Amino acid sequence: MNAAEIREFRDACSAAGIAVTHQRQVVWQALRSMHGHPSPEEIYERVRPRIPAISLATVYKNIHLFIESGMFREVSLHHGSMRVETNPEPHHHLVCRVCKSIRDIDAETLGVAGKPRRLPDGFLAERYAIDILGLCAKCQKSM
Amino acid sequence: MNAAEIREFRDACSAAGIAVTHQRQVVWQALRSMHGHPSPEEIYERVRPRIPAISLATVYKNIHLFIESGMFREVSLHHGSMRVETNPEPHHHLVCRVCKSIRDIDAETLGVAGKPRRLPDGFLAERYAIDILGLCAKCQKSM
DNA sequence: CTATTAAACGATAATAATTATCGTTTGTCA
DNA sequence: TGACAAACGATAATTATTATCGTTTAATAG
Repeated sequence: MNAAEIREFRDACSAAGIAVTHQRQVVWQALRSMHGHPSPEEIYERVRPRIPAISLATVYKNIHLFIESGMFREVSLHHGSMRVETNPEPHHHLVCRVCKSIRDIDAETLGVAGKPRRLPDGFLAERYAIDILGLCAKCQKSM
Repeated sequence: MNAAEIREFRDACSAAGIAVTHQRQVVWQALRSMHGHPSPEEIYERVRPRIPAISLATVYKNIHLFIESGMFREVSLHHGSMRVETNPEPHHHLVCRVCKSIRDIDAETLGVAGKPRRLPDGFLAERYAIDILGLCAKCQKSM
């Protein structure tokens, strides 16, 4: 890791109000060097060669801190447990990042239908699922 | 449940090639009567007053069958485990419904940016997360 | 209408992912 | 440099889900 990256990491930690530790830095760097959408286990395996004694729990704790402080994002805000869609109408979701509530918004109201011009790698699109991430009215008030 | 609903359920079962059982019918009806995005536990609690001896495993099995056969949908196709986004560029996802792979597609290429005109209930939108659901090239070939 | 058979069921064990606990170690800041 | 909160590692606990297996039931051929 070069000096600029170290500085960036330290700045991000102080902005987030968290300590600069060796483990945290190595997890952060691992994420920086990875592509795609790694799971905590995969990140753990990536970090272990550098810190063989690190605990998986530490990896989880740091990932959560990174996400809370906006240094990284989660792929899905609602991956905790299976949910079944009961609304048969075409619609999308308003997802509150604080209380995790999900409200339906019908596709018409949203007005962002437009089909993509073309999809790379021969991907065959069947439908869109749009999550609008933000704050619900209640969580805006309590801030 | 009225006659038309029963007929619809039986037709859906025969189209899916699954048996019409009492438990299955009650789970289906429960889903029909619920709003929002219930979890398997919530569906189970809804069904229990009608079939006190039903097993949670039966509820899970039937939900899966309903989803496989297209009678209902899941809210999120990738809720299995946490994934961290490593791509810092604005982008969306091509999600294959068969192999569950996730490919990034940058927002520009997709070309469906358009902000919504207005959001109901005072929801404050911060960003969009768009999943394009369909079949990747590999899974198209193997069908 | 009944016998056959595969599918479905209920109970529950097993697994996977994640979180909590707790004693020890380490940054941070006065 | 010392005090103290934060972070760490080990691991127990929890939660969500899936697998197993013996029993029951629906589908259907006769």
